[in-house]
Amino acid sequence: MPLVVNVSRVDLNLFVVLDAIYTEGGITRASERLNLTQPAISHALARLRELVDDPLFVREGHAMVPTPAAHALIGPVRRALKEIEGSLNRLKQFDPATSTRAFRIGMRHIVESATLPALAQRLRAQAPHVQIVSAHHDRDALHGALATGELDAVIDVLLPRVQHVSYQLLAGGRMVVAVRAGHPRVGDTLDLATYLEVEHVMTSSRRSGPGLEDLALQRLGHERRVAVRCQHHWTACQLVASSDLLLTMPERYAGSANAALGNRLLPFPLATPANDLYLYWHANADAEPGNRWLREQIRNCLADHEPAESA
DNA sequence: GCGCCGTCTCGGTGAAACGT
DNA sequence: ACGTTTCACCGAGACGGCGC
Repeated sequence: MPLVVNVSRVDLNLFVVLDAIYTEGGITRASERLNLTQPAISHALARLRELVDDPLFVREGHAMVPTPAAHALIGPVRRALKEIEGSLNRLKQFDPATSTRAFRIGMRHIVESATLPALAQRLRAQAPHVQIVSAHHDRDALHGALATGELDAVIDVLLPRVQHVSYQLLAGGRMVVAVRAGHPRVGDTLDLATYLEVEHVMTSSRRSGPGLEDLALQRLGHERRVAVRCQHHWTACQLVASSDLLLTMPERYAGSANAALGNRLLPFPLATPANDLYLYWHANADAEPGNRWLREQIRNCLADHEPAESA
């Protein structure tokens, strides 16, 4: 036997044979159990013997009696076989009521704050034992994170097409402008001229570069003045409440924070740039029951919490 | 890169030999 | 008599070489 066994060179069926001989106490009965001929089991035992450099079973009358090496192997072998069998069964079926699986969902903080509370509540209601992990994801490493199982799904805006990554539109999105109560320049409506005259706060995880609303303005030859750039919408909403800055943000995230701060929400004064949300997952997980269930819950949750059409 | 072909390896079978 | 091991053979799949 080599000093170090390379498992890639080992026929794992041999351990099924080991278990069958150990259980049945004979090669003939093991062959019947595995629906193979008796010589096939005998050959498999010979290969096992060569692998572990031990007879494993010695004949005593009409019985095959396990050696100490077989006794030492059978426990780990049975545990491993049971683990593999369990994993294969889990791939074929997913039971929310009993599953203890951890679901890892990639989302930006803004998506998390608007989506996770309701989503977690929905998931926990149907699957009380699952663990939900929300994690920041690198958009450039989307495929790797989904392919390796680091993430089960990702919720984000429209991203460049990636091979082997499936995606689906979750919810359409409009933009609104948050403005403080009593703003000296902005009344009940907001026209484009006023929008361009007043200074803005914008949120972005990047240090520079335009937002969706800037791209929409640029297409019409306009440019707004961004006085403050910050990373979190909550911070920006607080800035709006304590200054004359305007904040343009997706409607789906705008409600609760601005309401709590007393800010008003007005329609964005242009044909709204798309702020649609998409669900991403690896194509290999298309038919995987647990992943399908998760995607269904995310879709239903986003559909239930879509902002109502404004007049 | 792809398909075809020959060769090799491995695990299966049936039959016979062997051991208890 | 019964069960295990060994032998000869077969088929499937892997692999390498070759031509296109």
